[in-house]
Amino acid sequence: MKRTEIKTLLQRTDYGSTINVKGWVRTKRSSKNVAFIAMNDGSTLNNVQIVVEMNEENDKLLNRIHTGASLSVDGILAESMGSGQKVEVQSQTIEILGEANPDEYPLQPKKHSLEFLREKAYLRFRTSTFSAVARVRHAMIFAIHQFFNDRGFYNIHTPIITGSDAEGAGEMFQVTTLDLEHLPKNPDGTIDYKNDFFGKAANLTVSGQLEGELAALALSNIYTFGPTFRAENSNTTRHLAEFWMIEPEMAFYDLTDNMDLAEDLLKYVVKYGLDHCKEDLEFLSNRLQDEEKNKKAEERSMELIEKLKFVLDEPFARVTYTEAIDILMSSKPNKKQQFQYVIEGWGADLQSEHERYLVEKHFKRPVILTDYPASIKAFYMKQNEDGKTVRAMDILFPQIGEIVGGSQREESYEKLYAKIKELNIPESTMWWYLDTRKFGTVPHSGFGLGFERLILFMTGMTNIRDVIPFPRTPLNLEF
RNA sequence: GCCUCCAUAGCUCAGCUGGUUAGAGCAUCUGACUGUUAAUCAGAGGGUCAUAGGUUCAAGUCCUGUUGGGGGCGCCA
Repeated sequence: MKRTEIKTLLQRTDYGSTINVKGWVRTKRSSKNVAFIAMNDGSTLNNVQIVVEMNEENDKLLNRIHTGASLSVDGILAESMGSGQKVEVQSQTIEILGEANPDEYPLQPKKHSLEFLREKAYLRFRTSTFSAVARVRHAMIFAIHQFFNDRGFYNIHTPIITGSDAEGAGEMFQVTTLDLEHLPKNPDGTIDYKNDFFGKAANLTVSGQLEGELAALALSNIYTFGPTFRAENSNTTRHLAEFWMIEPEMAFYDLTDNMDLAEDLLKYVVKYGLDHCKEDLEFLSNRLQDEEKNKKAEERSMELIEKLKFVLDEPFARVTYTEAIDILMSSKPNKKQQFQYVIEGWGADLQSEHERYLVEKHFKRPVILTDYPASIKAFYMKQNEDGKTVRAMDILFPQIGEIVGGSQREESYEKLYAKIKELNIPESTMWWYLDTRKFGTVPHSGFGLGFERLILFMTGMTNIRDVIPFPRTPLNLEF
């Protein structure tokens, strides 16, 4: 018999039909005459209830069925007598596909801590929380592609291995086939890469932006959506060594066009999630409220779905760095020296406590900060006429901080060249990037959206290691 | 990388200022229960209190190292 997915099964009303359903046991409850098995196959958050009439044969079978076992059940679709569900399956034949020894299987029909599940990451898909996150994550991936496709953007696969060692976005993971025990050396003691796979030093990409720009300067509107690698020793709830990033790059866009696109994108995907992942989001909302029930009322986060709708309804606040500094300088925590880093004046780099103040206390909505001092931003950003700021924009979200970082790019060859010289970036690795400003340069803009940070916001999870199936962080590469 | 906190049964945790055979709930096993909803009720098994030292008449409890983990900060997406 052909298997019916639980998601489909639960919507059917053709009671009396013979069906087959397969999945993994979440709980088993038995009494004298009847037993109930809650089974899940991941097609939906909800379980299907399998009703088993007790007799000698089923009694033996049920003794082998525990949480985690996989079953194939043939039975009759029935309207449920119980109150917890509309439909259930009256089992006729139960085949145990795989047992799960309860002495060894780590998951139980109860709440586990996220820390415990993180150490059992190979099994955590089997929990409601992680399967819900996985489904939401998928929906968001799909929504992102749909958003760009609908607007005529082309998806570009930028390289994962790069020969450029000056992308400037962070420490890189080196890629080599050289024997690390016996590295070939040049006469001056440096490593001789001539016999390495590419004949030169190679790294994993920290950003697809520079290559994305090359594509945008021909196709107009492109986006990348790929893995990104940063070898930073970052130990926080919002950093990963391997993460996924969306990087659109648009020819003929100025900074305002760029901000408009980023705000539209974020609102579109949040709306898509609300429309397509209602059950999972409701579950995640309850999970979050349950987790925070012991916190003081003022420390609890806004209810998840309310928070997501709030982002849709409100235009993001848009302020320049200079305005933000003024707000912070005259803020209570700055005057009373409650900030760990008190803002002394223009030019200060904003710490996360300042960003949180702006988003959570002052504006109480997402904030786009623009026109940062050139000294604290990347070399490729377009220089403003004031000579001291660049056309950068960061989007700050409550709780997670920076979710988008972008800018209008410097399209003037002379200005870009001078900047590269000023920062001692080797011209030999950047010549092709500079060339785009020599041949038909145009104003253009782009940004990077941290996908996992978006999923944090969307799911109400608080640690980025719980929104990617297999997190890579310093000293953590178990699964 | 810096700062902080934590480690007691398979899981979640209690164990007050060091003081007799280390507790609970869930899970497991046994039994009860005519349909349950992480079912309920009764009983059983299960711990060299992360690890190595030290202080003390006495250490789960105090001190030090090690390992594992949480949180905050920095770097940023």
